[in-house]
Amino acid sequence: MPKDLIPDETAGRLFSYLRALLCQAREGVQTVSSQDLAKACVLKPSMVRKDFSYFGEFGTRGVGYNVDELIGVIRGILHLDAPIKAALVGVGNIGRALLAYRGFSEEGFHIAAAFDRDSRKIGKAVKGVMVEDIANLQPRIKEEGIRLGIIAVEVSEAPKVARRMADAGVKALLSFAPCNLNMPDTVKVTCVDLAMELARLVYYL
Amino acid sequence: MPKDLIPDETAGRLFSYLRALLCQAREGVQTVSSQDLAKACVLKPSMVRKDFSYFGEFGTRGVGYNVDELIGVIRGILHLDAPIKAALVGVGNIGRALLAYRGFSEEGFHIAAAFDRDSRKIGKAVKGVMVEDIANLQPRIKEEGIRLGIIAVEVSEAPKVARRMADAGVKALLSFAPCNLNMPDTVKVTCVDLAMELARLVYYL
DNA sequence: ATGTGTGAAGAGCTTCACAGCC
DNA sequence: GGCTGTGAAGCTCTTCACACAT
Repeated sequence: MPKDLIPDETAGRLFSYLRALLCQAREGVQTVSSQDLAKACVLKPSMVRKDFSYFGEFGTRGVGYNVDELIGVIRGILHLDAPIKAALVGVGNIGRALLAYRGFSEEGFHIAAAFDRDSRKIGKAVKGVMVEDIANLQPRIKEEGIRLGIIAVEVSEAPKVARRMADAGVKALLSFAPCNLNMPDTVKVTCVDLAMELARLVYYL
Repeated sequence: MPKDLIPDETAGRLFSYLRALLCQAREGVQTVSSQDLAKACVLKPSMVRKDFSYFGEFGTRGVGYNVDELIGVIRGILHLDAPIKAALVGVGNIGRALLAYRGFSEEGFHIAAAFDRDSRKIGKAVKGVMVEDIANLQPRIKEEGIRLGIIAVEVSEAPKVARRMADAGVKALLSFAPCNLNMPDTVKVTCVDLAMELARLVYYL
């Protein structure tokens, strides 16, 4: 299925469908209709059906979709069927929370290396991951072949850290610093700005 | 400016513009062009200009936009000019990180109450906020008139907590539990699913 | 009866291109 | 020369409505 013929919005919604389906699976539900999924994702049923239709026919008329099967299909489309290593920079409050977060391993993500510049943190393990000196960032990332980076440092440090990670070969960055990282187009950046998420909610209040 | 005549996408991008502008302001930049903003937000300059045009004329031809002025205008549009109280439920790893997060206060958000069910946490202050017994959730939320809730509890507890907050009068929820909260349309929900954010990055890799 | 799959119609958003202003 | 503001064109996404399957 050629990625460029699929609407961006459709690809984006696939993540919502997956989350909703995982939630249903956890509760033991075996079959869902496009209506069920639509309700969970705040969409119209026809939207759900159209989205799936770009990839094939996964449902049974008169019945609906098999939850486990659909999870497998979507995971395949989104390339979530193989484990992925990530590097974390910044073992402060957010960094620690990320290291403890069980949701990552459930989707096949694994923080393979963690870095900080604080010598009091370096050399100690946090949630089973050894905190390394940020000076070793580039060799370690190359060594591990890591292409996914997570930035949980102060705003003032974030652009610098991003540049070093990009230089080491990281191709995608998830940043918790609410600022512009000024990366080239070859590096995909997502900024999780928690204050803006709250602001968004308030706007639609 | 009637909210329903403004494209949803435009409203959504306003938050990106604001973040980019705050970042520029921090660096001392006084003027930006639609091109500058477009680059920071990965958009076309004409998009930026069209978006602003829904609300008025804020720029100077041949010059660009005044950063501080534009920040003020956008804050006004997004109702970010008055402080807003929020209630946090779940003082685990994520909850702690949120209590320590400085970005909230910078945008006028204030966690006015924090709750947990663990008696070892209740009665102790975390980052200046007293952790209260979750049993007091409803009276305290009503007392404070809080309309914004943050859920940082386990997936298994999240729907229950959401329902209690909604019953107490909360109108918007930011949840870090990757699950469906099954709220009525009267409550706006945003789910920050960190694993899905990483997955999104991997897809566009 | 119930629910999927889909071409066609409809709605909405983005981009263009240029007038207007500094 | 440089940049904003905007109607109109162009495009993409969403919804409809119904054939089809169980």
